[in-house]
Amino acid sequence: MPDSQLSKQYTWESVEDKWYKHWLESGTFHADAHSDKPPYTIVIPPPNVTGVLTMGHVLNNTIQDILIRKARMEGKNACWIPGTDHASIATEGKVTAKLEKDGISKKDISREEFLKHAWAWKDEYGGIIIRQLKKLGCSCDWERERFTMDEGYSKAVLEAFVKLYERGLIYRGHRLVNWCPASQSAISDEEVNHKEVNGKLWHFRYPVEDSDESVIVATTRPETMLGDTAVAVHPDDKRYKHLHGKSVLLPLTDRKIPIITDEYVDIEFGTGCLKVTPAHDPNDFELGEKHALDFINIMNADATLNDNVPKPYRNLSREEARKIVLEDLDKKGSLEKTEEHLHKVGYSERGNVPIEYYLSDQWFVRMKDLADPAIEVVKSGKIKFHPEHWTKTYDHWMENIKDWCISRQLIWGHRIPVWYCRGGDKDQCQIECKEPVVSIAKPDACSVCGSKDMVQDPDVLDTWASSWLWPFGVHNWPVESDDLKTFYPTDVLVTGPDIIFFWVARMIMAGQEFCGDIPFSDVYFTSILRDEKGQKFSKSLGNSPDPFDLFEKYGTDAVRFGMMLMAPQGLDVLFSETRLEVGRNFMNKLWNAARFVQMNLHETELPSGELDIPSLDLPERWILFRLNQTIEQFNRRLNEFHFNEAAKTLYEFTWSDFCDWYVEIAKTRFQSGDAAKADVARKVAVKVLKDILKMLHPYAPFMTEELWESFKIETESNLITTPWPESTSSQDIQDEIASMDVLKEVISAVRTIRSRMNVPPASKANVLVRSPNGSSEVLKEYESIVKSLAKVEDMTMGDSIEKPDHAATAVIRKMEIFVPLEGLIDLDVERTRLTKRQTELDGFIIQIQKKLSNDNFLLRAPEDVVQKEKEKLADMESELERINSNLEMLS
RNA sequence: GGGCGCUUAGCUCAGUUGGUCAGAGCGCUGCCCUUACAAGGCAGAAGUCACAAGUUCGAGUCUUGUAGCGCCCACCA
Repeated sequence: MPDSQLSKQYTWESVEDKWYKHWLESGTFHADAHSDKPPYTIVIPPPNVTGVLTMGHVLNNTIQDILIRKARMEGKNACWIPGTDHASIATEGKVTAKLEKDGISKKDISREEFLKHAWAWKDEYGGIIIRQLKKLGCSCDWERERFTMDEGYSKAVLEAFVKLYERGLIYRGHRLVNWCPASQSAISDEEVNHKEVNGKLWHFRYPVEDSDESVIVATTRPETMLGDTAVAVHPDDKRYKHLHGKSVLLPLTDRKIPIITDEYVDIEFGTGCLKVTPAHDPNDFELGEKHALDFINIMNADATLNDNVPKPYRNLSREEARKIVLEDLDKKGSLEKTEEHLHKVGYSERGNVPIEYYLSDQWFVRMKDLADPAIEVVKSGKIKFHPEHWTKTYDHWMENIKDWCISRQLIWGHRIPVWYCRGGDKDQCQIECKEPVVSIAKPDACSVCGSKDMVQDPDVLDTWASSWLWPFGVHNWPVESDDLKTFYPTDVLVTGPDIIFFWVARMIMAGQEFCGDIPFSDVYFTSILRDEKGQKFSKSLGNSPDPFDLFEKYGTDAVRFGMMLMAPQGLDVLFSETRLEVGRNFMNKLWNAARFVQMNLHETELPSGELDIPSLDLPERWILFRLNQTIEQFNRRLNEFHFNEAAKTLYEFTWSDFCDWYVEIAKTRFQSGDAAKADVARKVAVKVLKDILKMLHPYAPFMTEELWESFKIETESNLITTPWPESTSSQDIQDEIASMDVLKEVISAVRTIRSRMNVPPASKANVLVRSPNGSSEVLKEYESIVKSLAKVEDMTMGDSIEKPDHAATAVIRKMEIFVPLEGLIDLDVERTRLTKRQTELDGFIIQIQKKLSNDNFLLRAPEDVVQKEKEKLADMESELERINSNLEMLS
């Protein structure tokens, strides 16, 4: 029984924290690995430990919370595993920046010291986003919170490395990698963003040796010419046939480099003559390997030029070097011309500086063998993507997968479990001990020379080489445990399509490789959030609103519900704050509907007991039927991951059917003095309201739980663990729905006339209904409802009613509604109204007649479709007839 | 250069397997503080469903093409 009156407006400040605390303390978020209930598991996409909550997180985590709360109410063993990611390169960047602010350079401190600072940073900021997720209402199993550098998790990461190495899927290679000069580390292809840049194409003249001739090459990166080791032309290019086998003299250096031929060269582009810089360009690298060219690395790790270039250029930044190289070439007359040139430049995602292609020793994962089974499970539908079209993107990437560079020249992360011998006889070791030892623990001694001087590889692993194990790493795989058995595989992954390659694809590969099973069966890709101008929300643009400002302004439930309402499946969402008002207004609407119902309850008791539906009156049967329909549709849409449509279904039912119609009807019941009818209306209203609360709870957990408290009976638990509503197999009561529609249409028609004719709301009108052979049965039975909702004084019905002189008319089905208006009637308005409807009907009737006179339609369309058209035509013709006669009377 | 997606009311978008007069929210117009709610109620105006062809008895919905916009992938110096 409600022990306190609800306030006039929903105020969330006190409610949200109260319930979150209560849920937490009562252990409702915790899942037991030994439960009999079927498990339903989600692992959170672990936010960066340095992160703060963004609107993207709000969207993503609300969806997960909806899924997990629904599963919990459905009686499943719902387990949502939270945690954070160490985010190697991002965190290291932040820590480095902070140290620099404090006057400490990363270069000047030891690895151990840096790690100390990094952990301190993690301890200080690592909890922020977790607290924020709690504020959002996320019902995670916080007892299972994990961090990707936890002891057990780290072990899993290293185990995975060792296993892959033993299977021959990991190798060390001296290769050209994407190099971020800002963080001075290798990065993967996926961490490079290509931006279109207005650059220039410079043409240089390289003199041919022992000749007056010269060749002209074109480049967008003049400074790399210092590392050129060849010039390439197409073997069939007639212009250069006579130069095959000759050499050119590289300006600014004293080097002589060969002219080689390769079909890779595009005859059409530029001069058809290509400068080759094998150590600084991926294509040139391949040419270099193919033609056994020299690889001259001309850069330091920070992208300044090194000692492999002539003195004047050493230690210059690449930008300065470009300038000076161009000046010097120009002075020498080697700069032929300069053209404007639009091209793409790769930028480091984290460092936001142009990347270099840099020759270095790195660790790689051979991806092909891992990719094949992962392609298969998506193709076969064992893993389903929502929306489905992302499978194409996935396929394309997987089919063309390249080896994955997983080593990073960073400190914060999982250190690569590889050991090198540094002892013994130096020369012998160079030859004999080249094979490193791969092992989690430090080996006692070198197996070749016996030296105990073993050093660990200084690099750490790419963050994604840890997070790809997340669905089972959280259970300390490979340790066998009940948790791992119960909660792996998980059910659904909710994430953004931007990390489909980084994370989703790799988790699918890891799951199968290490656990022999897919990590999840459904992947829901969230929308990308944009502002009203269509720009992506981003920190650098500063266009992302602070979720907490919004929570405060609209209430967390309203933000959650509003977000879900505006986030269609698979499309970008244009976020606008005014749309959250819809959510807030809805919360308030429901709050007040509940308040109204509560106000009309008996003092001491909530209605209980089953409703005997067949014995109920039409409006009650109707709203319960609509409720059942709504439950059915709501569940179906949620099961299809159509969160916005489910929300809309519930919104419309609650606002339009329940509040606008049923609650208004219930008012007439309460005021009628008929205690039995009032009692039934109370029961029905409470039943409908409670089912609305159940369905809405996953979207708006706080307010629904608060309202539930007012309506739950003793045997019921808190809403969070109350059984989920299921639709009953709905009996066919279409006729009754139609009757209810007639009732509603008559009420609306009278209201329209009143409004159009400016009848003051306070004054009541009389209504006459001409209804041939008892077509107004429903009206008679529910006369009091019509009177009340349409503000009608007297209602006269019969088949021989005469139209009064000054009356406005409406036609509903076979009924003619007359509203006598004495002097109030405006003939022009009346004529316009009727004429408009007349024109509409004319159009429709012609269309239907056309259809019905089409023999093919009659022949081929299903019987019921034809029948429906015929009925439609008859109805419209009869309505038109009545409209026409009423129009005639006006003239 | 490939791939994917979008184009429905002034704005933002729904529209499930083709067949109940094309829907919602915001905005707009009129009336109303009718004791659940003015964050509200009632009523209203507003759309040749981008364009073209095709399949079909029937297309916003399926096929193809065209145009515009957006995203992803790709080594053209």
